[in-house]
Amino acid sequence: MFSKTCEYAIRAMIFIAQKSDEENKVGIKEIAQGIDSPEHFIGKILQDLSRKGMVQSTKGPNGGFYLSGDALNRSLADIIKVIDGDKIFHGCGLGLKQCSEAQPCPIHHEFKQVRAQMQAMLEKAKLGAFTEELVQKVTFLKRN
Amino acid sequence: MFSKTCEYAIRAMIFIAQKSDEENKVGIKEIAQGIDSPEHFIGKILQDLSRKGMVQSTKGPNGGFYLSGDALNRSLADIIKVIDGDKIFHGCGLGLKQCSEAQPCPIHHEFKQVRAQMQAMLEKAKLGAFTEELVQKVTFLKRN
DNA sequence: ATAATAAAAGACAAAAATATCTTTTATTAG
DNA sequence: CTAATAAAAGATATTTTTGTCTTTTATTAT
Repeated sequence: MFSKTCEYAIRAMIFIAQKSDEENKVGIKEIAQGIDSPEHFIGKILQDLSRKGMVQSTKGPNGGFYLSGDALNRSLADIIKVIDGDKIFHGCGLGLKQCSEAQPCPIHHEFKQVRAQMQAMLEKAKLGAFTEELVQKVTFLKRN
Repeated sequence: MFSKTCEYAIRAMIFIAQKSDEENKVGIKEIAQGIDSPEHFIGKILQDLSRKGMVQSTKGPNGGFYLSGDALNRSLADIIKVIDGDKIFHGCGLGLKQCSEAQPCPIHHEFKQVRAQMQAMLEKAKLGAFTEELVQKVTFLKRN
C-alpha cells in the first residue's frame, strides 16, 4: 500500500507527536527504538520531512525532533503525499497514465470511490489527535 | 497500490480474456503490445500465472495464451493474491506485523473498512465480465 | 574556548523490483 | 523428419528501495 519509507514516516510522526513538545524534544535513537525502525534510515526520512516543514528539529544537547502547533494539525495524508506522492490518491489502479473519466481503465469508476474514502479517512487523521490514544495504550506503533 | 508486476498481470489477463478463446489464442507479442508492457517481462509474469493455473497456454504454431471457463470466473482479487500476496487485503496499513484487533495501530479500525470495500470490489470484478466493455471501447488497457 | 551532544549530510552497500537477452523445449505444418 | 513457431526457462543487467557507516555542522553546558 505505502512504501516502507512512508510507513516509517507515519509511525515516527505519530511517535513524535505523542512524545514531545517544544520543551521536550525526542532524539532519533528513541524514535527508532519506539517505532522499531533502522536508526539511520529514519534519520534520513526525518531530515526530508524537516526540510519540507513537516517536523521541527534542533541540533546539540537536548536537541531532537518535535512538532509545532502547525505540524500537529497535519494529517496522515499530508505525510503520505510528501513521501510517496499522491498517485495513491489520484493514479490509475492499473498504472495507466492516460486513464481518465473519458478513457477509463476497466476498474476506474469503482476504484475512484474506494480511493476517495481512503483519502477522506487519511485527511481526517490529524497527528495531534493520536496523542491521547497512545498515552492510553489503546493503539501501538511497534511490532512488539 | 499494486506492484508493477501486478498491474501488468491484471491488464494482461483482461486483455487475454477479451481477445482469446480456446480456438483463438493470443501471443505474447500481441499481449505486450496490447497492454503496453515489456514483452519478456509480461512473458515471465504469464509463465508464473500459468504455473498457478490462472491462465492456459500452448507452445508452437498457433499457440499462445487463453482462458478456460474456470479462469474466466476468476476475479482481479485472485490475480492480486497470486502476484502480490494478500497483505494488501489483510496487512497493517502502517506495516506493523503485530497489528491486530487486540493491539491495533492508530489507523487500524478505519483502515479495515476501506480495505474491506476495496477487496469486495476486486472480488466482484470477474475476468469474464470485462470482455464486453472492452469490445465496446468503453474501457482501455493501454496508455495511448 | 572546549568538549560533548545530536541532527545533517554524504558516501556506500545490500536487497528487491523491474527489465532484457539467450537458450531450450514443445508443438505444428509441410 | 524437418523447419518454423511460440512459450518456458535460465542468465544477466539495470533501477529503485531500503539500509548502514562515516564525516560534518550546529548547539549547549562547562
